Amino acid sequence: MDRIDRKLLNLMQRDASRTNVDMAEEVGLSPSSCLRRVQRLRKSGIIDRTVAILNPTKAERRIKALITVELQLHGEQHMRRFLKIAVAEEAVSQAYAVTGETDVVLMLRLRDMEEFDALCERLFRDQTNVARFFTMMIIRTAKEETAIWL
Amino acid sequence: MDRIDRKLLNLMQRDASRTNVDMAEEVGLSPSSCLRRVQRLRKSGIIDRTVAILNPTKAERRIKALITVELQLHGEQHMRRFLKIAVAEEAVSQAYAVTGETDVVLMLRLRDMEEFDALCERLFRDQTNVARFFTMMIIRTAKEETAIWL
DNA sequence: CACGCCTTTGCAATGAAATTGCAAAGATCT
DNA sequence: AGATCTTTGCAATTTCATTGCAAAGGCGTG
Repeated sequence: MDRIDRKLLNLMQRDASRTNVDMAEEVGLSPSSCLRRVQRLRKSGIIDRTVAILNPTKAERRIKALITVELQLHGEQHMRRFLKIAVAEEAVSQAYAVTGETDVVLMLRLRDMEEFDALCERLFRDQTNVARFFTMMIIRTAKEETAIWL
Repeated sequence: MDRIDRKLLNLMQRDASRTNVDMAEEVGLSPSSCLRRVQRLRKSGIIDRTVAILNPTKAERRIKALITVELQLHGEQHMRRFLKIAVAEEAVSQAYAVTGETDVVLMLRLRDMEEFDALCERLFRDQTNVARFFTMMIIRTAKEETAIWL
């Protein structure tokens, strides 16, 4: 993991659709050597995967919301049970167990408020062990970065 | 935007490293026809970009934290000023303006607590117009999904 | 229903890129 | 300095992306 590897990782985090030949030139290596580095980075697991990012405006699911959840019972098994339910929801794009007053934070991507209503119904019934939850509708997305710059 | 387009988008959101020939077979089209669809999806902007996702465990920046921020002054220009400062920080991976008690929510990716300390120093000085902020360290990431399934 | 118009498809040919063997160069450790 | 392991570049091969073109499909109109 040297300077060239980091350069490659940054390049690919910015744009993974570039050809190997193209990237090889940019980092100053021959295509074959460059390819072998990328393959090594993939196999080692540093590169987890490469994915297409859709423009959420042009897709459905324009509405984003954050929910903080306080559980009633705080044991590990209760936490796990709630997370399992939340994770299974397609509208839940991120789910975290956190420290503080709040126990769980969820990031939602919603088509409309009906979907939100239905989701709350499923997530926050009595059986789901939720004491309270607070919803924050996202007004503006100022930054949403998938990359970890090296 | 038909059934095949949606299929392609889902495929590419799962794994954008597959060859066109490979995907063409999966969706039941000839390579040329499949390629033209993908190109159209790119040009139309539905596919925003394709990126490599790193394994955060193997990268630096293992620590994640959420911060909710309450501003002192709530005008549009004050909001904009704070977001501009937050967005410029490399440790800030997501930044949102939200409804509710809280005004801004930030997602952080940190190397260590020194970086957190330094970041708070920069973000929450008097001049940044922050009334209060609450930090939630992320204990467990149960879900982190880049895709919007169609 | 027939016709014309526009879009999408598949085929085939071409050009570009990915992939691999191999020898040389470089790095590391003793 | 010598032995060993790794990385590199070159060249050959295979695979893939790309494009022209004609056929097929879809759609609205007369």
